[in-house]
Amino acid sequence: MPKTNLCRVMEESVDQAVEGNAQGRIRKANIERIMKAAEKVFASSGFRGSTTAAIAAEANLPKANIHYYFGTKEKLYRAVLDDIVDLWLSSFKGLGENDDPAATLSEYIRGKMELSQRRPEASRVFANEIIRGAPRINSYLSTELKDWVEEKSAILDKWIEQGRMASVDSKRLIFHIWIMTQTWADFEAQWSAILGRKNGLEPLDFDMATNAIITTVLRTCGLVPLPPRH
Amino acid sequence: MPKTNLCRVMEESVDQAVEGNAQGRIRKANIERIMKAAEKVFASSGFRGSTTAAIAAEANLPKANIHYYFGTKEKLYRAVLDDIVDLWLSSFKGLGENDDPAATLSEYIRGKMELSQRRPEASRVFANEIIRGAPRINSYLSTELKDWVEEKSAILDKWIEQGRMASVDSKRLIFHIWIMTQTWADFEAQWSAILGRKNGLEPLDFDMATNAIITTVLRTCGLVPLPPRH
DNA sequence: AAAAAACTTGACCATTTGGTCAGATTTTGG
DNA sequence: CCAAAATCTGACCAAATGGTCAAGTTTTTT
Repeated sequence: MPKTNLCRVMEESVDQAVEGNAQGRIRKANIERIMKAAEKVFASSGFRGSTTAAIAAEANLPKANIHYYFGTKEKLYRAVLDDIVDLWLSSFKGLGENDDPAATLSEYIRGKMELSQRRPEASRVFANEIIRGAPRINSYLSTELKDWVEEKSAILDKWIEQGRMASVDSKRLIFHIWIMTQTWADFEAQWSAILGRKNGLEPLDFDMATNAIITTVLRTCGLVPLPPRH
Repeated sequence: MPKTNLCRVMEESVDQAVEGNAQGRIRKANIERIMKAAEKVFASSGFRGSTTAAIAAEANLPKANIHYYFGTKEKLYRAVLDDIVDLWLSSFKGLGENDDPAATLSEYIRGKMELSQRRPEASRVFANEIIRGAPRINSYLSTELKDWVEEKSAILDKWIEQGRMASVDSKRLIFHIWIMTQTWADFEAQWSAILGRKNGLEPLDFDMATNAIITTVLRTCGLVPLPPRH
């Protein structure tokens, strides 16, 4: 009864975060394996450029097996996207709980950079979807993510109001923090070519980028003394 | 003699900037028309996702006509990419001629933002290529662009040395200026969804972004007084 | 105006690729 | 241990797509 199975996969991917559903061992392991392979392939070839055959090869499984678990390439792609959206949302929780502006912002930037370093493929799949016009995640962008931004920019605005940081355009600041951090995953090819890293960016590169971004943001917010000159 | 024609197209696309080569009127007009259509389609569907049929439809020409002028989809794509690289390089000239750090940086940012606003599709095609790992433009990145960055970051470093601006990581600053400006083209779908712009970003949005970026960069470089607080 | 060159295009083809399926094998529940 | 459920997979198929071509039409050249 393949159809039934299919549906189950989809439903579970939705409330996957809820808990270890009553998936069989084999099912669970294979789904994870396939999604991992798919994320990699989608990141490097885009949706249309990725073939189910290539995903199957990456996962070391016959192609029919991919279709057994996910039905269509589109459904597999959406499952991968959903997974990434969850990851994003969880990384968003952070900002604003700590009450110290400088520490809060620094910590948030560090968290985002760690994500870029740890899951660059996820970032690229997401970036690709947005460049294409975000046809599949528009509702997520204009509801959850929009709300999150409004909530967090309100916190920044409050801090500004209270004179605890300099006046800034809080929403654009958030946007710019996002892309400065994500670009180190998305555009790694460009930065490593320019920096002459023949084997991709090194951990040190991520550290330097993190420091540069924190410096930029804290100075923008007037949270560090006027930068010294020679 | 289609083959011969093909070669000619390719050569001319290379030294296209040189001048109005001895192309026939019809040829010139059609090539321009096809490339314009192709840029749009490639931007919204990526290389693999774009079909020559879709490009033909966008250009209002029969598909065979596209192949008559460009031979293969790959060659058409490279022609479009080359064009974009030229555009990029020309936008790079600017930085550093003016001798005032604040004015120079502001002007550079304004120029980049204008490009994002005027040619968003070009930016997206380029971004897409880089996310995919830049297979076709690696040599450009690691030669011309690398040299440009080294030259310009040296200017910034000199200014820092002379105490004319605060100490910053000059290369990362350049990288971050690039992405902050380009993201307003590349990720337009995301920003407009979050900002609740149902019909895409408006001119005012670009102005606000420009100001936000200039503020960030000048504060980072200590080129404006310590930002005031309430 | 006639020949040559350039351009146009409908019809066609080979390959790629997403997806199906039926029969075989393995795992699981009782 | 056995039947039912789940999993596996090679072989296949239909549709989409990049690319070709030959027979025309238009433009340019002389």
